[in-house]
Amino acid sequence: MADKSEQSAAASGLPTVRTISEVAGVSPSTVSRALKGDPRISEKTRAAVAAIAQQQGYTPNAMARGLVTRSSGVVGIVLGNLENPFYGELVERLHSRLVEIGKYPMLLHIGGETLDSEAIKPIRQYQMDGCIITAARLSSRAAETCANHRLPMVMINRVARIHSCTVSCDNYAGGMLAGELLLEAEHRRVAFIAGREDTSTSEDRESGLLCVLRKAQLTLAGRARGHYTYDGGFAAAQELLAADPRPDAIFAANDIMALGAIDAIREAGLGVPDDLSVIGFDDIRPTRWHNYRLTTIAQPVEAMITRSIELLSERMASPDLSGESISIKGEMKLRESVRLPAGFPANASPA
Amino acid sequence: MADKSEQSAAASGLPTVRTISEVAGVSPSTVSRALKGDPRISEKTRAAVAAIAQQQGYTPNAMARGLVTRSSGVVGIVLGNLENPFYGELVERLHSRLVEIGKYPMLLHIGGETLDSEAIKPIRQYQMDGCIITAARLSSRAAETCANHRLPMVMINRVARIHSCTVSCDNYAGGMLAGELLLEAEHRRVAFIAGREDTSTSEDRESGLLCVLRKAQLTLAGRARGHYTYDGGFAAAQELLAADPRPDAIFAANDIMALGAIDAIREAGLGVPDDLSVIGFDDIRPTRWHNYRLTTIAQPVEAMITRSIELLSERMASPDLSGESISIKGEMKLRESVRLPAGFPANASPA
DNA sequence: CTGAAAGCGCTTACAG
DNA sequence: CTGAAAGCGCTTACAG
Repeated sequence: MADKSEQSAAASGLPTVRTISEVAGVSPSTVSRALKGDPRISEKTRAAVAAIAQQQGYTPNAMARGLVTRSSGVVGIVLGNLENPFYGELVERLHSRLVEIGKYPMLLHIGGETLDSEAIKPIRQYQMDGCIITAARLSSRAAETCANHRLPMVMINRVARIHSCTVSCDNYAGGMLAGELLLEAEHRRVAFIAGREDTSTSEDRESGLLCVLRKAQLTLAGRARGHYTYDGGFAAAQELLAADPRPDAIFAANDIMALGAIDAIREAGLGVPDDLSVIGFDDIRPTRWHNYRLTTIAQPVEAMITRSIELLSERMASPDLSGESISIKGEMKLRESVRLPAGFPANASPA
Repeated sequence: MADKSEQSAAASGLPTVRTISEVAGVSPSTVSRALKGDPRISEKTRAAVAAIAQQQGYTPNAMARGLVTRSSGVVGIVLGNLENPFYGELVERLHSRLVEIGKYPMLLHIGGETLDSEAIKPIRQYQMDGCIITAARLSSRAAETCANHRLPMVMINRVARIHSCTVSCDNYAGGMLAGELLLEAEHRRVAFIAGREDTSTSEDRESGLLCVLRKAQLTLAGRARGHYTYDGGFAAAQELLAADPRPDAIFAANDIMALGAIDAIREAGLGVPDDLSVIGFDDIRPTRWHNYRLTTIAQPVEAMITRSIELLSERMASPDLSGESISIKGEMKLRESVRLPAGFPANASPA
């Protein structure tokens, strides 16, 4: 059911710049220029070419174009473990913003592991224009390779090893926010559930908390590791609850661990926030589920994505720009998992 | 810090087939053939070429190769709404299986909407080798375009409009499984929470349930729409609970709605499974959270992915193979959200 | 067993 | 304002 207007098509059966040029009676160069709006082409031929291209259903071959322009139009993305809904939300928005700037995302890797040289091979194979990395690190060899190629690269929520840009939530300030809320709620025995030990995000959130506690002459009432998973958070809370005296509040380095902690607390016959307050970090969807109503520090996802795209775009235009680190403040979301002091300031953000 | 072995590189600075050929003292054709293990090349030169390529850090340019072979090595994927963890799990495995067969996934779209011609443009631009679609449909024009191009395409959990392959969970049988369990548990007033109205998955699951009820001379004790979301499930359950007499069991067309339903039931001061049993579909992670322990029909994700990759691979090799539909039975996961009859068969799968 | 030539579908100096 | 030519980095008949 081939359209008869497609008769002079290439071997592939699809119209090419040559097909168009023949129909239009101009050279391929002119077609190419007309299609990209080169000002040197007369409005008349531009319109004619455009019309024919449209009518033939012409779509430029990105590989052929990329081969000569050295810009493939593809941007690599590596995602954290999708068990954490945070990354799902992130990639969804990342995708649309990338498409808006005419780039297409190719999935390089999913899961939090460190990327070796093998994993980043497609970057060179496909001559990617750039790369966005969330929640993963590059092996030093891989990082070096990217640096040598001056690959524009932005890491979200991870500190860059070299040369690249970083956009993150201000984790330290977020940790302070959490600590301050807990103290205002008159908690004195605050415990912390850490994420993966090797991540700066967890460390920074903890440091922020510690700073606030220190100012109040307090120390951590407990600390356990939750590996950034629900099960980890559950187990960590159980461990924390075994202490005597037990903590009266728990700050988890991310929401999903906080959810696990809440379930562990309840399974132990205790109430949230009556017996213990719990606060998380991220503001993922399940945080709003009626059973949890978790108070948390929301990561400014929208802003983080916007900045990431900006940094990336700038560097795709000028690869020699130097690395930049941007940190954006998170926002407290007051829900019901933290016992609130009477007359607490009403800057509470509705769920 | 350029490696001195890279001195004879192309304009891009990267070694090309020509670089290698010069160093090896053979023709580019020979390099090309040696690298892909063409049997006509002597073992000696093959080894020599391989060594040099390795030492130069050579990676073939996929665009150049794709241009001539007409196989880009990229496979498009479109994902459902990532708010539902089911798709996160799916894409994670899909990605690794694709990489295993030497294909790289490019993200075409995320979210359940119908795809128009614009959305699938990258398929042609990048001359994709195939496409995997989950939880979305193509507009008829888009479907026609794909069909005309003989694009190998497999839809997961959606019925194909034309020409393509489909892999799905046996939703009808799954619905029956759910119904049978509920009846064995001596429920007589079973209500259903539908997903999006326009999806065959929800319809089929409902039909399976209805079939079982009918055999037992029963009809649906209630029906509401939950749009496949937590909030939708929550609201739907509230609606269902308002009926008098109220249902004694709820089957939700997916897990995330079932979770919402459980929370609504509890918020109404009722117990699960003491006052109402709840059963879901999918077996997503939060289903195992201690607060829920949701009994559900697990989609056979592993098998579905395996079959999808097979169907796709076959069609990438022989584009003229006809469309095929594969349906795989799901498996009951007995947890604690359904009241069990005394002495219930012990084929219970541990969580 | 290997090489020279042509070509995939574009773009881009270079001419005019 | 437009065209002819060269070339991006590969592969693949076609020769030998």
